[in-house]
Amino acid sequence: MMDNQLDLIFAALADPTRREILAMLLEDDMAVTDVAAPFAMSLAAISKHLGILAQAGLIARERRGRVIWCKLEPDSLRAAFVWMQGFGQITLMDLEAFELFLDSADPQD
Amino acid sequence: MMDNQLDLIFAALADPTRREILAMLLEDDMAVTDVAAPFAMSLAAISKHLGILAQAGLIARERRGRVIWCKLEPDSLRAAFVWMQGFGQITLMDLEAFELFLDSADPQD
DNA sequence: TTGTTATTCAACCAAATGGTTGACGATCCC
DNA sequence: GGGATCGTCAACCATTTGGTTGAATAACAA
Repeated sequence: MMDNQLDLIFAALADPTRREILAMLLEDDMAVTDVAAPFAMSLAAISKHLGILAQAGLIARERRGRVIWCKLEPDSLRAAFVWMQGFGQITLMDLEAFELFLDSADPQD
Repeated sequence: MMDNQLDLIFAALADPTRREILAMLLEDDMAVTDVAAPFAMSLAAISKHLGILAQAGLIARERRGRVIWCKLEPDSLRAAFVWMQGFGQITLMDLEAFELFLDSADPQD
């Protein structure tokens, strides 16, 4: 996949589980076990997802004692964000799009 | 992959060939054959890429005679764009990010 | 009609992805 | 030390992805 940063970022964002993890981390930093809790899949699977997010630079992980804390690293989203801005026709804060977003990306709560 | 629109859009954007196609179409509408020309891969492969972009709603294809014209459909990027805006820390037009973008996504010209 | 150009379809292939389970390494607590 | 907890690693599996080639379809041109 040529593995430039943009590839990694978009690929990471293409999975709904990973987007939901990002949304959770947006609220607060979390331990891996707590990230995994709401998902119907193994801890190992979540650990892999976190690895993919980390490699894309979207999150950082830091061990503190037994617990590994995950936190959002939103700077890395900028590259992708700016790439999209190239498509000039996009008007920011388009309300229609925002509704589409709420509709389709709606997290569990 | 659960196939909601956001999945399709981000997955479509995760491939450098497809991003380059989008960048080309940003300049002007193009026939499939002309889209394929600069790439070192078969026409069939490009046709598949165009199919993926179309399914994500990022482009539209319209047959006119023998030729199928591809054109950008930038509205569909909005959903993804807005999703990213959720990560509030992102400041628009961050120059550092823009340079990163130029660096890593640099199209042919 | 016959041929040429434009594009897709179908079958195939290797590699990547997203999941599983079970073993392992670290850390804390007693 | 011994045991529980936190997280990753390794091996495996099914499915998807990104490419190939060759045949099929569609539209024009002679």
